[in-house]
Amino acid sequence: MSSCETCVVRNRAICDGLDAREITSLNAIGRRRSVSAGEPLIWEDDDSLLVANVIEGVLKLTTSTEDGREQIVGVAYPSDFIGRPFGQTSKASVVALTDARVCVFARNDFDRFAREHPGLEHKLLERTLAELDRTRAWMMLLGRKTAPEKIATFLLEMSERLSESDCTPKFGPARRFQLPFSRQQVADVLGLTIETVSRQFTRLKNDGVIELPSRREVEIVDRPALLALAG
Amino acid sequence: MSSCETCVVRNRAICDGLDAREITSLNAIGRRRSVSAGEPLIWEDDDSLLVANVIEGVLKLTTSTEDGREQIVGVAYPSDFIGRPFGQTSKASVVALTDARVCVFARNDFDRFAREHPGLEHKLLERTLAELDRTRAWMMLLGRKTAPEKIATFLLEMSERLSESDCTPKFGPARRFQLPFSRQQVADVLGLTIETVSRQFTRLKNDGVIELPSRREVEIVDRPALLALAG
DNA sequence: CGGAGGATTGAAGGCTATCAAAGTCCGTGG
DNA sequence: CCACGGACTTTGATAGCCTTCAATCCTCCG
Repeated sequence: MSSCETCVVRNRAICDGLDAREITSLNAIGRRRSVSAGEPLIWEDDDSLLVANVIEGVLKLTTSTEDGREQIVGVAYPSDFIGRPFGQTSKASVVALTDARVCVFARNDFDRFAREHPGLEHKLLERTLAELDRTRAWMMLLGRKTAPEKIATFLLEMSERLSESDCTPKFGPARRFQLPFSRQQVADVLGLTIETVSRQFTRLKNDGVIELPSRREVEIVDRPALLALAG
Repeated sequence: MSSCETCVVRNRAICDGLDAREITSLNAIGRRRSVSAGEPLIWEDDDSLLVANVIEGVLKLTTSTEDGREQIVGVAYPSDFIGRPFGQTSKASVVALTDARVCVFARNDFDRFAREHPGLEHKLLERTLAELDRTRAWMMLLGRKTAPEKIATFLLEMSERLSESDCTPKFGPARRFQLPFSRQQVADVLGLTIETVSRQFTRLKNDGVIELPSRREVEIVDRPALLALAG
């Protein structure tokens, strides 16, 4: 039931490449867990005793200042790896944005297993390097882009990530999709305020670049225009 | 001469843990290279056919928009690893901030060597995870902190990183240090303009929090005040 | 129908960018 | 030794983008 063999992310997550016997022993130390939208998986500053693979759903990774300002520093989609193996504890909270299912491991168990399975460590390394690239691209956005550019870049990235994460064969970026973020959360991703996000959305709508069928839905009407705006 | 045995970062870089025979074969595929201040090591959008270990000096990792805005997305100190192994090419330029010495590898050679040496891949993984943590903390700074907070955070980070990178036994953060950045480069790290950086520096000086003996030197007079300002 | 949370819209203000000019440092050459 | 030139930095004035504060409006559910 909760076995890796039936796992939908089996050949996309870091478990890809493990043989049957290895999968069995990995299965032994992990367990499935459901997280409902809004529910935390890991608290900031807790000892991060968990690591996990995302099976289904979207989760946010956030850091906060003492006075309550929040910044979303990462978003985890199906097959993504969550948590901080190997000794250090990272100062980030993980909260589900949608109902989600994850495959969790005690960090110690995972560390030990990983060290014994270089193939898995290699997958994790590739994934971490890719995440670092994405994060650095996001630094450029946060440090140097204007609000309209941020919003355009965000919408384009969403349309790509969300079409990857469902299992349909890739038809390229999605034209229409459901945002896993509230307006406030979009603001927390982009380093803006909720009001600015809202204004930019309506401006794009009025300019005929996007449609907003409902609060959480976006349809990209004029992709070239978005690309031009993205800077 | 150019051998790993005499390398000053030998037991801090990812090569740590390799035995004599492994070091010999790693030595065979790498070579030392000097880079003078201002000289590029890797260009944005080139195929990044190199990876490298920093032996001495400080280098910046940057991305730019088409219209010339620049953001520094990472800073590499001695023993840090530079470049993007495993297939992908990352869109970042690497330029030396000070005269530097690095140990470079053709990416293909390095990839092959790494896959055959899980211990080295593990070191690289730990390093990459740590860098991702640091980068995420920096996203918070870029997205949510004010100019005074950015400057204070920056100075504190500098005083820590620069005291680590020299080989003196750790006496904690440096009270006085030499900035490897020009004012413009500080601005590119923090997502500010050069004028704002300059104004914040003089404000801190006038408030008695720091001294500025010369353009590139900083002395932290009132560390608690800086910590309070860092947010 | 009515309430609550989220989203939108509006008005005003502040922080940082932009534009512009003066000042400083440092190497070069007279 | 000093004058000169150029790059970098500092300082000042102004403008503009985004935030802040506030009110209204949806939309979903009880």
